[in-house]
Amino acid sequence: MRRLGRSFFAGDPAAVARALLGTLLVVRDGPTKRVARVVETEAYGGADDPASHAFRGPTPRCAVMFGPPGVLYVYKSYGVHWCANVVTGPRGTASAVLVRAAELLAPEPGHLRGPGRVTRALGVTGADSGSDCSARDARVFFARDAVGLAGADVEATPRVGISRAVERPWRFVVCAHPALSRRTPAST
DNA sequence: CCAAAGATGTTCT
DNA sequence: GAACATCTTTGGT
Repeated sequence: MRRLGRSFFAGDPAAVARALLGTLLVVRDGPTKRVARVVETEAYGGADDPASHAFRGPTPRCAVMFGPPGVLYVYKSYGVHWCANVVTGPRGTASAVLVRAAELLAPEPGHLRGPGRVTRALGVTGADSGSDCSARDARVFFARDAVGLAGADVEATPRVGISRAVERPWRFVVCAHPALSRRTPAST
């Protein structure tokens, strides 16, 4: 199992979102470790993406998105749910990848269907926003193992839960995975 | 099983 | 004051 370094996150958000599928999201919590395999992600841009928090420039909330890649951006959605992103692209440009769904491996198996459930099960909160996933002592980090996608297919679909730039295929899923937050409509 | 709507409070205009 | 990168419950089929 090898941890992902900063260079992994330096590309454009769609490429990173695609590459994150099958990786492990790990949270160290003292002696215990929580691990989940990422099965659904979404890419968000900056000034070019009307659906992004960063579309209208930096604000106190989304300023992290303009910083260096590999840093967590955690925000509260609808006043209730924490949503975990990792910043992508070079410093100065805004972009990030949202982890929408994952398969929980430890401390016990489960399906984390939706971004709010991912953060709740792993214990990620706003306190983690701004922390560097690629740092040696990171509490939250990504890692690669031998299983990865296990040969599964990947599909790009429109993003979920947004009202602008709806048509961009910037949501990436592991096909037919039971932990997906939504079923993909059959296209015949 | 699927669709609709309420809860909830932070963020930005 | 309106919008919101969501989740749960309720009610209908």
